[in-house]
Amino acid sequence: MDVYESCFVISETPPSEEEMDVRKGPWTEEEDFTLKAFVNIHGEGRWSSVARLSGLKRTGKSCRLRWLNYLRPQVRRGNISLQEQLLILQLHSRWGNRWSKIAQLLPGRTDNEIKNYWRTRVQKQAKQLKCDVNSKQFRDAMRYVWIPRLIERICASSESHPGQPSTTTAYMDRISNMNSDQITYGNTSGSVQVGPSVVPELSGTSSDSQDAQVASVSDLTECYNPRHVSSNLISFQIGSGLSSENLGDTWNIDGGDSMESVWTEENIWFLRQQLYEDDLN
DNA sequence: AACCCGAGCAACCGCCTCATC
DNA sequence: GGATGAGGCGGTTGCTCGGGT
Repeated sequence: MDVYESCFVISETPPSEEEMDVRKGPWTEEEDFTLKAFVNIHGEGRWSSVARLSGLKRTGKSCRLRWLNYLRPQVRRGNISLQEQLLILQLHSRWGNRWSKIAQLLPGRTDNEIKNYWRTRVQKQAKQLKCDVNSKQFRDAMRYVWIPRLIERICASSESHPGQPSTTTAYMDRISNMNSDQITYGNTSGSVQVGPSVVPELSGTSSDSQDAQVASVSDLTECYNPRHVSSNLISFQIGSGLSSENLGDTWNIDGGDSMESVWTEENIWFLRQQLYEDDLN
């Protein structure tokens, strides 16, 4: 018995995972309650011990996963906001499928959730564009169409709250600064920076600005609107072989509920630190 | 009403790394 | 230095649910 286990009063040696019939599949409310209560009392520790000592017929891994992805109080549930989508796209273009690393910069989001988002939403876009998600064509489409479009919508969203001091605006300022020294899009040889400076003109009365506040993330209903096409996009379309017709039909951007409060100075600073450290490595 | 299909998501699996013995 | 176990991570699977026919 190790130190962690010795903290508990145990009348007899608990069965190992092999000895008990291990449960699999969806967790019941009762199991959730048991695990939550156990972790709340004893804290996160040795998951294999948690599994044994809590009486749950689950593996340590299963307990850990359930706690981290679902029961943890910090877990945010619900739609992925525009800001989060933008960050996921940016960080994925930088780090690839490093889901846990990306998740560290999205407060309350789990690597599993981000991975699912990528697989269901982003890969769907690639499929609709009939290109591989790892292809240059798709990466370019992401950099020159999707990300600028997201930025546009985030800006539109913050402009629709003129009276409110928006942390989104602050975030976009920071991203703008970051673009100059940290985040670039494109090949290493000829990178293209994408930030508010290349965001297409906003149509103040556009329904977009309304949508951006409340749109649900679950559907990809809002089609790309050609009247917002930026010069970058035009040159991209000419160069990439993707027709505007093609893009106009398929390039959609989710809405999402607001998470502006997440973009605290602290988080933005942390993000910059992470990106800076990553550059050094 | 029944069936089919795809999207979304929770959970599992297998591999890797790291710590401990 | 090798063996072993635990934790972490990314890939994959399979279930549920809603929409379409």
